[in-house]
Amino acid sequence: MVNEARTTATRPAPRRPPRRAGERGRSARNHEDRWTDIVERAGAIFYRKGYEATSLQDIADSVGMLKGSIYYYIKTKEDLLYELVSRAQDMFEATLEEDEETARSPAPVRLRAFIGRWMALTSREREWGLVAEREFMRLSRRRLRRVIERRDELSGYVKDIIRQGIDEGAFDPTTDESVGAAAIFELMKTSHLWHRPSGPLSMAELGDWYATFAIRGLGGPRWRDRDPG
Amino acid sequence: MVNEARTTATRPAPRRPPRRAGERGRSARNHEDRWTDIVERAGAIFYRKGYEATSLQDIADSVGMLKGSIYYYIKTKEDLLYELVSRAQDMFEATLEEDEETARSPAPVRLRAFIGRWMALTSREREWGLVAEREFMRLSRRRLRRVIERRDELSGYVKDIIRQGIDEGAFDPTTDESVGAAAIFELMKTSHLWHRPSGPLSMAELGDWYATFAIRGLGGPRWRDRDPG
Amino acid sequence: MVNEARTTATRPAPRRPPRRAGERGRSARNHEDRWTDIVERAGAIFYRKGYEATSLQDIADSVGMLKGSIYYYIKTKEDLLYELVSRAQDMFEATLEEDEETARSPAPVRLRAFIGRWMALTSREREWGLVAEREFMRLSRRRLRRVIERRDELSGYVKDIIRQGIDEGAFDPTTDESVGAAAIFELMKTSHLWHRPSGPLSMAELGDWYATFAIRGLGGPRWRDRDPG
Amino acid sequence: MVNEARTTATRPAPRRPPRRAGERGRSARNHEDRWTDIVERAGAIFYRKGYEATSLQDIADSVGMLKGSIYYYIKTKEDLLYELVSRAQDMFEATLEEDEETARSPAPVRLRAFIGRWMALTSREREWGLVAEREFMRLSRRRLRRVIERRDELSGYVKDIIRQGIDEGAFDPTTDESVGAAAIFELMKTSHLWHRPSGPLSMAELGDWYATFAIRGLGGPRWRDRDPG
DNA sequence: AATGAATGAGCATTCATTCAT
DNA sequence: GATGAATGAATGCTCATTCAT
Repeated sequence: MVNEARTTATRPAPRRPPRRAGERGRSARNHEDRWTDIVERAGAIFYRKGYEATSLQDIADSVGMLKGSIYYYIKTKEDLLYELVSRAQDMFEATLEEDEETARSPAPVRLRAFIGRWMALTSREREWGLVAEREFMRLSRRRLRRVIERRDELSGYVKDIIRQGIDEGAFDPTTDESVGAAAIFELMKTSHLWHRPSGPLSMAELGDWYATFAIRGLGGPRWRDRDPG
Repeated sequence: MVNEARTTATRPAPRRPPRRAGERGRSARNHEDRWTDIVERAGAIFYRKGYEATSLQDIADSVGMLKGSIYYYIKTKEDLLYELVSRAQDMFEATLEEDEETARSPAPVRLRAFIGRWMALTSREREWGLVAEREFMRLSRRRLRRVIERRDELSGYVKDIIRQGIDEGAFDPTTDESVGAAAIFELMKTSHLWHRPSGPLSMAELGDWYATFAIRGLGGPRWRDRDPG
Repeated sequence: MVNEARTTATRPAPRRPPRRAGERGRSARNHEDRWTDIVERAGAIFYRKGYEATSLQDIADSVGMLKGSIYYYIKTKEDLLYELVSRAQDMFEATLEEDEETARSPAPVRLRAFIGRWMALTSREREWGLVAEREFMRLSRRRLRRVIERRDELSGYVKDIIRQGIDEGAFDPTTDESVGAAAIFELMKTSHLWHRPSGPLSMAELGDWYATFAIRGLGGPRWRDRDPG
Repeated sequence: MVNEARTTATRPAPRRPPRRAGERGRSARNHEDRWTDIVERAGAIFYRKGYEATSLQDIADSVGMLKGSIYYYIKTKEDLLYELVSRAQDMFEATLEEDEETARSPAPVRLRAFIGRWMALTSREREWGLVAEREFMRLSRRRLRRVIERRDELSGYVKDIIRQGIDEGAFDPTTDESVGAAAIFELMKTSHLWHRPSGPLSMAELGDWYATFAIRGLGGPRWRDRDPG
């Protein structure tokens, strides 16, 4: 497992209430729920219109709140984006967790399993991922740095698998793992932009196809036999 | 070549001065040049800051003009995006042109050649492509439709190659050409976001790697031999 | 003493809980203390940032309370300013009280003594005075009237001394008492804005200098060649 | 003379027009006039309501412009305050200029002349001075520094006169020039707050009284005769 | 062709105030 | 007494767009 408790971005706790432990009953939940509601609705609108083109009015309308009221939960609009990106990253990181058997398997198996887990994320979750991907550069320096670190962790996981595959003789040893990992993420990240559930392939099938494509593409299982030109 | 008449978007002809006959020549060139300058600079800024986050002031500053003056060349800000997207598509379409020998080659060869031609586009041109990709939804319905048509043409070209490959027995016959084409475009489109000329691979080498990856991934040339992963 | 009944502004009694008889004592003290704390902290911030630029959030933060909770003590933000101004005026009025011997002394002596008492007010108290001076115009008509009345009383005291001095032949008889009084207050009011305890003069010394300056300036003790008291 | 060409704050020239010399006919004048109009009206409102309490809407209404239009002339609201303060300082500095005869005169004469010149500033100009005095702390660090430098120059001029007076034996040698200068400025700065043209003294007469008060107060002309209390 | 000035709608953000608990 | 959540009006500021010159 890669990341355990870095959970969602430090939710901008409503200004200073020194809440004593045990006291967090009903209203704490309410607060949390409201906050989550706001973030999710913001995410949906960011996905549709883009971060810059989305106004706090849009979000407030969607939540059923007044524009100004949202500032009880945030300090700036950017907070919404950051929270969203963080939540997306939390979920992506959850896909890094593999059961013991898989962890002991050869690289192609692990890769296929990983792609499967990723593609199993709900469409909503993958929307957030796309927002994160498209807009994360709008974040402030400090936050940007943190976000990039976590992205690196993610791609690090795939790089590790590729390296393992090379060591096992399953993948083309001339492969640059960074490039390979980038390629695999590109495949997965945008698919739901054009994927239609009514189309010929389900998400799971698509994931399977990606896995096959990537595993073959990396030269496995038998890149050695012949020249692939 | 694929598309000639549809070239660059109907540039909104400068509005006020009803040009008298014979007056062309020099100043027409100037106009055209200025317009191209504006579009290219807009493109560079859109790439950096995003379409919505870019103000006409930014662009005017970059061109060395006053904000209001730009309206001699456009009717709305969207015109700039449309022009940019159109020019990007013109260039992408240029990559569809293959010499006669290649045209007669087997699918893997044609695919590799195509990827090579695409990756040979300058970094600046690929920047525009990314802007187009990220922002084209901001266009008006009518224009959006036209842009999407052209995108489909592009992916149609790759689908054709994949179909040919399947027919020739070079690619896995279970491949869905749409998915395959989408995968290939995804690979190519974002690479310059992380590619560093100072890194281990040149763009050409990266293109070559992509070609190998995609050709292998599609099951060719030897998908038949054995079971993949 | 000059004013007793008019003391601190009619503090807007806490609104909701209709206090039951007998319940006073402890909690009444607490209330009063809290209220004083709030006013003093508000004063400190008003001094630093100005009345308009200070938010109730600032004050609440400083008191360690939630913004909304302050409304248990006030009805509007203006209440804070009024209370502060009133307290400042209470303290200034306290400087009008002279012991019997001084009261029987010639004008220059009384004036020097008064300036001495004023300058002996703590720096914090003089801060409030400055806030009062700078911001009292923000008060509502009714309150403004009351505040101005009390100011007039203060300057009335100094005018009386000047008049006495003229009658005694100690001050220049062409002096307009209003102008003279205004001049003396101007001197005293702003001094702590630039006065540094680490500087060459203590507040007491500065007060002494002011007294000499004013007494001489008013033509005494020797505008006619005589010794000043 | 003290300061020759540091004139009004660098007027935020409307964005980038690279105006060629000689070209500044009609519209340059218009621009300048408009800008001056805005600044003066802003000043009048700042005087009445205070800087923080004044909204750009207030100013725009007074000028007869839309709120947003004012931003053609400024970048932030603070620009208005800075310009105003700078113009006030320009005018104050103009009072430092004395004719040759006065320059050669003894300190009391020079001081009286200076106070006279200062008090001769129009009421409007002295309003600005008060705004400057009350609000200059709201300026940004950089600007604040510049403003304070210029204030120091001003008080430096009076300090010099006091020092001269001490050397000439006209003023009490125990006087701290800083304190003396501060006292004199305090006197002059606030007088128009309570001065009524309909009252017993004209501004010129008031100035004369101040001069007498200050000169006597500083121990001149004959502080030496005897001990001043 | 380009400028300079203005417009007006919209935006993120702040803040005094309210009120049910 | 105090909290936590919300309100709604206002604020400073931005920006695409217009237009007379």
